[in-house]
Amino acid sequence: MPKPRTDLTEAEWAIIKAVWDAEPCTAPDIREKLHRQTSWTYSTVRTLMDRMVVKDLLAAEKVRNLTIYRSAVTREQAQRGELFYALKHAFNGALTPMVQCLLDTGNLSADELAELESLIKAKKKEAKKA
Amino acid sequence: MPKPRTDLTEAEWAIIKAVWDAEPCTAPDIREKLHRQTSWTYSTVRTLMDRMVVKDLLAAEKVRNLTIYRSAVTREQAQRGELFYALKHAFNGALTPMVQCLLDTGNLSADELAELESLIKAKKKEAKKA
DNA sequence: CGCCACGCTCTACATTTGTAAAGATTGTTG
DNA sequence: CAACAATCTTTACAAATGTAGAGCGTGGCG
Repeated sequence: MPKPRTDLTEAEWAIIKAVWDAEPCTAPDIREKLHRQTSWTYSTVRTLMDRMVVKDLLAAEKVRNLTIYRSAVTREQAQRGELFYALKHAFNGALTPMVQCLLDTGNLSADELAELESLIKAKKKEAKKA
Repeated sequence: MPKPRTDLTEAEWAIIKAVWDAEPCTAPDIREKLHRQTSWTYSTVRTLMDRMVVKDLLAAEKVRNLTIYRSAVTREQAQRGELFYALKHAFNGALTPMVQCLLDTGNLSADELAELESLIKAKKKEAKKA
């Protein structure tokens, strides 16, 4: 297990999502993809990406005069990191209250509720087997 | 609705949890309560708390020579803020994958699963009624 | 061959966050 | 009143984050 030591800022989320969608990619690619939402300059995007390389969120490789970036954490790792941050700090690690809060605040449709229910059923079955 | 514009750092979580437990309270009180976990100095605690007042996370009131602090957001608001941060950024607002991730990663006991299931059942009933 | 577009490197600067020391106040107690 | 202890105020400073400009190289086009 490496370090799922993940906890991204808003800017970092924007970047890494774009990278997941486009990797391998260059900084200009990402600038382009985010252009609608952020209108960041090349410099900004580049700085953010380079800092993310230092943090091992992205990996960079030089090819000739180009710098090619790839993600260094999977979407799942990053998601878990964020979720656990919330779980740990806001809910002291207690899962049930967290789900409770989700249910109370999100306006879930009946369909969604049903979906969640079957997720749990599936999980139960799985647990039994193991 | 005020501004549930909440997104706390680790340090801020530590402080506000202590405040929820002790309010109304003073900075030395909080320093004391956190003493085990953090060994922050009075100055540190005080600075953090004052900054949180500026952000409307805490409220301060001067009584004589003392400064009395209270929380300005409820635990529920803060929890929701954190949860929504994760939901929005990590899961693009999609609830089901978020719960999925929770189920996949947390090692839930059979009891916990059952509890979640009944939470959902309750929610369904409630939705039907409304 | 000279120029241009594109991407690169370096540097900069304001704001926020983490952490704290130094010194001013003041209520209390001998 | 003098000394103390508990608080407060002010100031500081380093690291992280957000945002970007200025100038450099180079490969391709006219």
